[in-house]
Amino acid sequence: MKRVFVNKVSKYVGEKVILKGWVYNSRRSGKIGFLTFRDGFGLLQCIVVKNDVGDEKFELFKTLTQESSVIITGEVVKNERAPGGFEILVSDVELIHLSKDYPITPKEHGTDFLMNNRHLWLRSKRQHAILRVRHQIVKAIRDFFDSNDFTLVDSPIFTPNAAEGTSTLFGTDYFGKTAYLAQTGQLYGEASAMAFGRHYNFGPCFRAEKSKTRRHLTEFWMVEPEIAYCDIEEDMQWAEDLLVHIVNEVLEHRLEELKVLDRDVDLLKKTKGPLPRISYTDCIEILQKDGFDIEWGDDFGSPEETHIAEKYDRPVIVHRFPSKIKAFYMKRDPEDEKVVLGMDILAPEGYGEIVGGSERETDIDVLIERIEEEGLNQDDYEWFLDLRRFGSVPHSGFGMGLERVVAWICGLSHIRETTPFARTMGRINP
RNA sequence: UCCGGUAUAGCUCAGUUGGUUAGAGCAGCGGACUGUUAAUCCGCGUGUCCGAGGUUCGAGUCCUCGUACCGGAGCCA
Repeated sequence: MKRVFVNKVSKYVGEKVILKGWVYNSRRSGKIGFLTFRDGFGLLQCIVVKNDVGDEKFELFKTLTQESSVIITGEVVKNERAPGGFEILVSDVELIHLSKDYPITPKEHGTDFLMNNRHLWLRSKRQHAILRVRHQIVKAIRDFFDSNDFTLVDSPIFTPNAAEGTSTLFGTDYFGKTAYLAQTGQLYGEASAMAFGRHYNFGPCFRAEKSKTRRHLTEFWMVEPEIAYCDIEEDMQWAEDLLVHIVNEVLEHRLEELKVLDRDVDLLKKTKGPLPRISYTDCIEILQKDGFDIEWGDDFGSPEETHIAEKYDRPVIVHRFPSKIKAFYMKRDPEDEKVVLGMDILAPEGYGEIVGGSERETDIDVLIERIEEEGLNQDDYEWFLDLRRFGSVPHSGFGMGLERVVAWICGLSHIRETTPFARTMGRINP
């Protein structure tokens, strides 16, 4: 007899198989029982008939509780009445472990309670679907860069200095010195791009911002490509191609999961290139015309960002921001010194900024000046300045926040469900 | 950090103008039922009313402080 996984049972119709997993739910109607079985690959209805399994096994079945672990033996049959179209006619049930008082019942729960039980919540259908979409997105990202000859070069997590100011960094004791957890791999990415031409890094980032919103985590994953001999226009194109590829891959492989999440797939299907591009200056005009109290030079707040994004049915690229509101390493536009060659991509439906990128400043004097302006210590950036001393070339890159992309694609109301164990301002457990 | 809200059974919540004995559904346990989809039906139990102080003859209810959580803002991916 063969041990099979739930997602493959359709290949074994008429055969007797073994399934190893857990009880998702069980119901009884006299001498026939319905056990919804889960093995991590999917859910499957198992039929336990008293006359088939015998009195002893039927009594055992009656004692099974939610999330007890079981090994089921039975015949795979096709049946329209079963969710998914297939079910198991059980001939034997073996109890591995009896679960007592599983806290998450098949009824409503509050988010705080569920987050306290996150280690168990992961087993539920909805969380399972979200994390499978996340997995698909990660795979799509890696495949995209791999097929375009990018080399994965990891950036360090312990860093001695800040990339963009120190207020948002977590400090740790590093043998008597202060080390910070990386908030971005950006600066190291530039070194890698000069070594490998096309590079990306993909790992966790840490921000100590006291942000308590549905869009913020203190620990999140960011993918950051950096490309040598690349200007801002090409940079936008790379970001667009990556986004479109991610959406296509999820639509191709995870429709079932999107259905579980009740996601409006038609909205996602609109994410096709070319994505609209609009300058910061044009955004300000639109915002002023629509009654927002905003002046050229101000950064967008959340309402402004949402207003711009709502003008489009797909992600929109906003470019050329005032240099004052952007990071020191962004290159100034030679055609207009007041703005930098930076870009953000705003997701539709109010999901906010999912990508931020730029062409990088190559002029070492401008960089030194900007480092001073930001109040940063030049000594910490000498290695970074070396990249402008030895074979400096025009280069660009961007960062894409994985969790925000997952939230948008899944249509979630809060980012905390996009990651297995969310770290937010108020939570570090479980 | 600022603004607003909430805190009552294992879970989700109700609880009137302050009134004497604290309520429901679900989960759990027992029973009925051979096609259930969060099954249904019958029976059974459960409380530091978030904490401390105050007002009052009397506080789950009103006041003060604290704590936790939720929503929003700022900041950002």
